Amino acid sequence: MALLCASTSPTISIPHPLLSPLKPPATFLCHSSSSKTSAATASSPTADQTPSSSSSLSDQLLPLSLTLLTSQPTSPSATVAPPPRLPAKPTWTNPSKPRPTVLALRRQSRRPFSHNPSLRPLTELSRTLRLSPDLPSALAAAFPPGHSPSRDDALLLLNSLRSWQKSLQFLDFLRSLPDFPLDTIFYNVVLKSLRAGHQWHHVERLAGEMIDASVPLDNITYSTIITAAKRCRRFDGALHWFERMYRTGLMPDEVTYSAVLDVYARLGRREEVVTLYERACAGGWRPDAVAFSVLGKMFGEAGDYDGIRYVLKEMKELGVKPNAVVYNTLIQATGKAGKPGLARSLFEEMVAAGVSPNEKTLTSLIKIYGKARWSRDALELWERMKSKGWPVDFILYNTLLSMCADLGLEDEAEKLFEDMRRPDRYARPDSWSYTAMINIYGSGGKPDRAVKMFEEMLEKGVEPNVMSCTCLIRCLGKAGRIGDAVRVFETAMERGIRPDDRLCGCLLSVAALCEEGGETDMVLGCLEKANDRLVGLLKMLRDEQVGFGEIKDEFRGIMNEAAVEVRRPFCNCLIDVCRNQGHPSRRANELLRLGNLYGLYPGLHARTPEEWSLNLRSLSVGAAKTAFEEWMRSLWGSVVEQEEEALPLSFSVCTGSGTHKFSQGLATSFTSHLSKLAAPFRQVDEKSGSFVASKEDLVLWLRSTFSPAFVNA
DNA sequence: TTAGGGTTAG
Repeated sequence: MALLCASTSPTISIPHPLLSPLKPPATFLCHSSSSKTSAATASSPTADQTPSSSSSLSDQLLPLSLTLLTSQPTSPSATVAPPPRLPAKPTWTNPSKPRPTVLALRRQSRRPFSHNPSLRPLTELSRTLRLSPDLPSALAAAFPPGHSPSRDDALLLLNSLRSWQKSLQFLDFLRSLPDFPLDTIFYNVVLKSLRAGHQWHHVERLAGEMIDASVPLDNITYSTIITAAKRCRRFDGALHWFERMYRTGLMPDEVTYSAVLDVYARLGRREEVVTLYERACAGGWRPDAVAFSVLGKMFGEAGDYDGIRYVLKEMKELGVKPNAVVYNTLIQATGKAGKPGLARSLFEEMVAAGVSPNEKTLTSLIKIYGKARWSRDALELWERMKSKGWPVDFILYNTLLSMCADLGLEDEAEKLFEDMRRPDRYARPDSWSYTAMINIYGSGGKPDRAVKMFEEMLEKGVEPNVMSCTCLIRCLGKAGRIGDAVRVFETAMERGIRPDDRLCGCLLSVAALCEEGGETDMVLGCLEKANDRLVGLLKMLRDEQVGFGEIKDEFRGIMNEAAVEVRRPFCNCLIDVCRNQGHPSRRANELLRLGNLYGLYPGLHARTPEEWSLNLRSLSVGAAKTAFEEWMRSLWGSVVEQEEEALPLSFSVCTGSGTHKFSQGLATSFTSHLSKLAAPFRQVDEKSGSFVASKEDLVLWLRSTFSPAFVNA
């Protein structure tokens, strides 16, 4: 995304109607140029239509956002969660002038579909053409010289081809006919077909041909091009064509406009979206459900709760009734913004308004309830779905199963899974369903059941994926069945499953659990096939002679290659392996230092005047012990250096209670570690996973535990 | 489906 953003912010120099108007209504910013604008033509913009300075679209829109759209100037370059300029309604400063607009208020009209009396033979021909392996020959046979198809017949046939290659061939055929009226509509149909085939290169080429042949591009052309670019993730291309539209003097209508709002939203350019939205509203546009869906999704992705409330308020004020898509988008958005309560009340509002929830609504809600650990709400919703006969599909079933896996709801998961296995169900268990079941048994310490699930999956011909193998390997590793875990890995390799970073992290964690010697070597043998660099780093860590600088370089290289979400688990597991496999004792500390250096453990330490605390919630057991030891060592340093006065009266450690029913519980391991050390931390009664010690007790303990020289060790 | 925009899973 970062790359995309960089490549889509080129300096754009366009005569944007907001700034250098091509049309009379947009004269408010360029008072002196109003007499020249009428001379502007669509195809040859003159020099004085170009903005005086080269700047990006966002820069060009900034003056507008400052003067018209908000009372609070915001930085145009803000890229991190800019607050939406919410209730600031556009104020029109000069009501005597017509409101400038950024979009045509009337949607482009379409020609009514003409009914063809000879539809039947045409239907047969369209089928023949659709199935023909050689379309040019089939067309030559169907339309010999002198028997060209009528315009409407050609359009109908073109529409029915369902293949972008054939659409292009059909277009070539029409071009070869003498005097065939090849107008914008034909190109639009082919563009749509290319879009379905994700053929961005051909889309741009064909649009270029339209320009060369002087076939006018209309709103439908532009919106098809822009959505094709989106589908191919060429957001730069989408913006390029949108800007070209203005350059040639064509005003977007609401369809093109909301397509572009979505482009800006997907680029995370929320400032532009809000500006463009408010700008169009000021010009008299009444946004519809699609526009609100785009805005709602964008605010949800940004976790912006105020933004979501703004969308709801705008819809209410403008009297736009949300449809199912808008509700779905907003429910999902509120979930992403961490507001499960609002998601639930939106859902109730939806049902009360008579809008039927569909599979997507229910999938989003179940996911939200699961994440919020609202098992009661989730199960009640499931009962309600069944009693109301709301639509269910396999994605919803799998989401329910995953929720059960996350919340440890084994019985409920088994019922759901049995339901899916019923022969009359179209929602048959797939690899996701089996993975969820393996996960449930794995977390519940039932490796035999998990293995049975895996075997059943293979028997039923359901191809395992990397996630199902990872879950089973983790489960077997935890149960100490290393040989079985290795066999599952080998099965995965034989079936052509490509190991990903999560599987590597899983193997690392299994390696940490192994007994030194043969078992570890077996697991590392697997890991070497998946990520030999990690195994290389482990060898370096084991070697006394390797210096910290070398470790640091290799660590950084590996983390840069790894997906962001696995970097901390990698570091945790590496520390565990070092502690459990007899590596030089300083290695765990070096790794923790590197993890801190590269920001893998944000918020590990916190200080208030009254209390210093250590937050171990995202650490593995080994990493937590290492972090605790380092902390104690640094506190001992303060004592030795006679800086005791600077210490607070209280110290706390937080491991988290592990809300997961089956979680191994860092709290448990850490409690026994503390008692082994005879450290004076005591569990706080009302808060499990929270430990405190007084300064007095801690200093006493430090003095009895460490020698004065230890701090320099 | 019938020339154009927005919504579901580790």
